[in-house]
Amino acid sequence: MLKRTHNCGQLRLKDVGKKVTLAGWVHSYRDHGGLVFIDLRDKEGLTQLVFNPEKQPEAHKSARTARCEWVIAAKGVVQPRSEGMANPKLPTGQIEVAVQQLEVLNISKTPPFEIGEADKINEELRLANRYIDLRRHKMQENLRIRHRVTKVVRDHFDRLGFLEIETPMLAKSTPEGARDFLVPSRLHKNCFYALPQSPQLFKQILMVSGVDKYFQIVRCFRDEDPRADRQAEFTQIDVEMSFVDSNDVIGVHENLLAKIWNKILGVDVKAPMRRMTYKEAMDNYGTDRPDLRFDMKLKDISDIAKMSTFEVFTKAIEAGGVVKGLCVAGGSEKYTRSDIEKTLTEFVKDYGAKGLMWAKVKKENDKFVLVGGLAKFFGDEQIQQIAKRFSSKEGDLLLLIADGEKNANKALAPLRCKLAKDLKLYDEKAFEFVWIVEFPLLEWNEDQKRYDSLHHPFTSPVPEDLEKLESDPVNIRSQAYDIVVNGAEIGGGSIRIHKPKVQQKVFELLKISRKQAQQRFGFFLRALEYGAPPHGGIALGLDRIIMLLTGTENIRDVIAFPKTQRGQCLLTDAPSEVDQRQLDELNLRTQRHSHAVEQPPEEQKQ
RNA sequence: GGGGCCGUAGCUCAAUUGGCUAGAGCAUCGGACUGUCGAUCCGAAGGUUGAGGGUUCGAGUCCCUUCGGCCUCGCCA
Repeated sequence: MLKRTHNCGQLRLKDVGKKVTLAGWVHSYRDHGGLVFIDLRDKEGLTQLVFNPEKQPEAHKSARTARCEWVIAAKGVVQPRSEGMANPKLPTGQIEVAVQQLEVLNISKTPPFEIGEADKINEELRLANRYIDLRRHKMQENLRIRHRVTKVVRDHFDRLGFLEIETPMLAKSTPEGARDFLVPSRLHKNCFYALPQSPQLFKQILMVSGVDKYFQIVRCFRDEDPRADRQAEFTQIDVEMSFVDSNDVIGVHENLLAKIWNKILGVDVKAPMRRMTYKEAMDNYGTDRPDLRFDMKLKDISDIAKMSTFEVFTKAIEAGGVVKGLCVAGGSEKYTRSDIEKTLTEFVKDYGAKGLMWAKVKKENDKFVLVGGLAKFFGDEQIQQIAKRFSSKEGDLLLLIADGEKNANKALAPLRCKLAKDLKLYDEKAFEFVWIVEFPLLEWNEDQKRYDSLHHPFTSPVPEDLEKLESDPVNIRSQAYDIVVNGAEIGGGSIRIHKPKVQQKVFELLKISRKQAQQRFGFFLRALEYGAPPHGGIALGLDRIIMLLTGTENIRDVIAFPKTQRGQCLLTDAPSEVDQRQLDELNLRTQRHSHAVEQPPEEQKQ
């Protein structure tokens, strides 16, 4: 076998005259009857091979039979391309290899789709033929970026004295949070492991164990429906540190993120990064993951709207709700009445809004007037106030929702992002990082008549708020922090509770009884009793970070072997049924089998 | 569990109100061609229109069922 001396992205004019061997896949071929050209591809690039029938009849003859995706090795001499024949699109475009010897290492069936144009190819086909899809330059680039990021991560933490420690994949099921993937135990009949949703308790126990600084690039599993940016199986950069406060954790990670953005994209991200309280984010953007590439803040105009004659507004406010909305700069020309009442209203209805009120802003004799649906319900004074609240200008469009504050935010936040996207209000290449801090510790769950953790049950309250554990739980602030980029949450963490008594109190508020707490987290609570140091950490979503760096909105593009929206791997056909023998060993019986057993035999059929 | 979009040749797409033998480009196969790089030129082959049922003289097109993909609400401590 010919052994390669160079790769296909390497050769330049300075290599002219060298005798080289290249190996790779036939990317394309151009057969002139006389001369034959082959663009040879490997992971580093493309190099043109040229076959001359007079000089090397043997190699030329063989080259004419080669087809796309055949695997070949070619030995020859690097020569400059003659005047005007250079290809400026290729880094290797100024040279070519005049082939003397060609070895076909393997032939290929005609590929199910063409490598060059796979951008347009049906994703189902790409997933079923992933090995072909991954040959595409873009996908190779994504894999490479992912590798480089994990390398930066490991170097960063190594330099700071962190240890990368593996935690179990076969773990204990905890009914909180997302649905678990279960793994039946063979040795313990009727018992199950769960695949980890995150190594949360293990990493905290590592702190109790004196590890001090831990990190892990770790697979996590949550059995919930996937989305464009979410897969049941995903990767976290998981970190925990002892003897730290929020600022320590934030500092280590904003430096890491700045380093990643710098090394991968050459983009300088300022550290320290901007911070914003949860309340500020909710008030101004309606979400705890605001996209700060554009402004268009939400405004609450309940105080003005309650003076209006519009019952939808006044009643909503009487019921404890708000009238909140946004002002679309120049929106009155961009959106027609039908756009607003159909497209935009439909849009917010998807998010549970009952309706969308609107008015176009005009100016007459130096005074603002409203045009459209809402105009008649407001007095002149109120209109001036509204315009002032939104800093409106002539030609703007006001969009308002009247509802409970939570519901209004739920619809307005995505509406704000949609409008900005439609109107191209931001630079697609910009990155706006922000830490969201001072989350509430708890959230009242009306259905269950109890509090829910906003982050997770091990999050520490801020020390000053500890006394509110009894008196005013809903106003306890937590020491949690999320890192948000362009409206995407790429990580979150907290300082943890390290005192068993505090932990017990929080469990009570969550209506987790002592007995339940013992059953689920007993091992962990016991660990806290043996000198747990103050500690905290974070988990960054690796997949989402790579999505931002590669500019894709599709998480499957940054995972080598992803699953579909129904959790299938189209390449391997997982999940699949298993042999009865395997089930027997696990002491399992599927419902279908049990139904089959219960069904009376034969006589039913006919 | 709900809503939306989609499925026609190997691939990307077309096919007027339901109306001729379902077309085109690329790929494939055969031929021509010594400087191409989306090579070019000539020719050929290639279809259970995702599957099943229905309406109709006639269905890629309309209706029902079903399978699959994507987006999304719920869900994701």
